[in-house]
Amino acid sequence: MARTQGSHSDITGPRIMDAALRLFAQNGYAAVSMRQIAGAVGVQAGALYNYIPDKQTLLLTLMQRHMDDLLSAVADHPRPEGAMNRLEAFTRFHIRFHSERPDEVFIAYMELRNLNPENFATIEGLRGRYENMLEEILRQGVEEGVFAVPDPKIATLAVIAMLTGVNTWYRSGGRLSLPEVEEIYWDMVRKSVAA
Amino acid sequence: MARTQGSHSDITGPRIMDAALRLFAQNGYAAVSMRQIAGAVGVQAGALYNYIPDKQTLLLTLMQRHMDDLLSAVADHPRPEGAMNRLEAFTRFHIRFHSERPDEVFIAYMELRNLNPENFATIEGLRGRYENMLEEILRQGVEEGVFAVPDPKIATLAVIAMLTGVNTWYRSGGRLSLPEVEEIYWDMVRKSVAA
DNA sequence: GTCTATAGCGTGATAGAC
DNA sequence: GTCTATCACGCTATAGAC
Repeated sequence: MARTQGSHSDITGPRIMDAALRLFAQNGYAAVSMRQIAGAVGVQAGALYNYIPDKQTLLLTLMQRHMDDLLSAVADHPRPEGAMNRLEAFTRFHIRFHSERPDEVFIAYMELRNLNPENFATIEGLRGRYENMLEEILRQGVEEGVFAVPDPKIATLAVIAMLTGVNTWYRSGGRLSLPEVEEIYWDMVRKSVAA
Repeated sequence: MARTQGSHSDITGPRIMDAALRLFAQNGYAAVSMRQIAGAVGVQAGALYNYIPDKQTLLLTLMQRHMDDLLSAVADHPRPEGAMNRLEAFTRFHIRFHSERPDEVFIAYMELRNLNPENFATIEGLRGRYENMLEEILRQGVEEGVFAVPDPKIATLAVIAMLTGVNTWYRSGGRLSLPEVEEIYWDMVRKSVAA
């Protein structure tokens, strides 16, 4: 341990991202110093700048990676027939995906204020694309006559807020298993938009 | 303008609280300096300490005041007969109360990390009392047979997450009026827990 | 009650040795 | 690629004049 010189370590880059992710989620972007991140990785603060241009870009990269992962995963997810089946697939996907990445989700919601305007617009654009997928499902269900929502845009935000709320209390190994959580929330989502 | 000496201003205390509230909500507790707060009030940073012992207590006071207001308001609210009517009253109350205080709500949710452990426990205790009111309504509805929720505790958190989500998009003067918003959300809440 | 000044420390980022 | 050292500045909080 306690290396003092030389490039004895590869994969420092990913370790920086991991440490920043964890520390930002725990203490908040503004409250975490570059020295803290460096300490968690086991290097001096100056060494971080071999991998990232600055702190702001580090935050943006973490958020962007999360949103890209989300959009890739939802695109890869099977897309069943019928709005009801699609809504169920979306609900279960959302809960599972988000419960597996509590730190990323926390940062993506809580640290938007700390993005500069350009970076904020980037992330909000990605989030909008995800929300539009649910909105499309709801509109399809209204057309099919299986859903009754007076305002699909608002219903989208309501459902996503409810589902993302799982992350505020769910802990792996707690009272409820993830399949049980999925079941409870799917029951509520289904009924909330039902015709 | 530009006073330089003397106690030419009363009500500096409340103005400090207002400025801190607005700045914390906009930029985050950790990102806001005492100098910024003082500047918004129109005094020097040192003068703040005539009114508050330190920055941490300032944050706690803002949160505590919000939670006390919330609990007082919900206690004063009419309590109709029957779980269905009580749930409707709670839903409309929650939306209205929270939409009127976007900054307080934002801080109360986002800045929990920046409370020290003792202060965190205080605020979480107050929040728990509020959540318990909704949980009681849901349990009553299950007994009455008007609601079907497999887990009242989780359903409570799901409903509150959905309702508090209004604050992320609702703006006074926007596309939807507050009564319209209430109507849309009450429709979804009612159905989500329906038997 | 507010001011100025400052103590004591931490910040993000950079330069140059190795 | 990491180190040490440092720049230039900002931070919270306090002391003492007025």
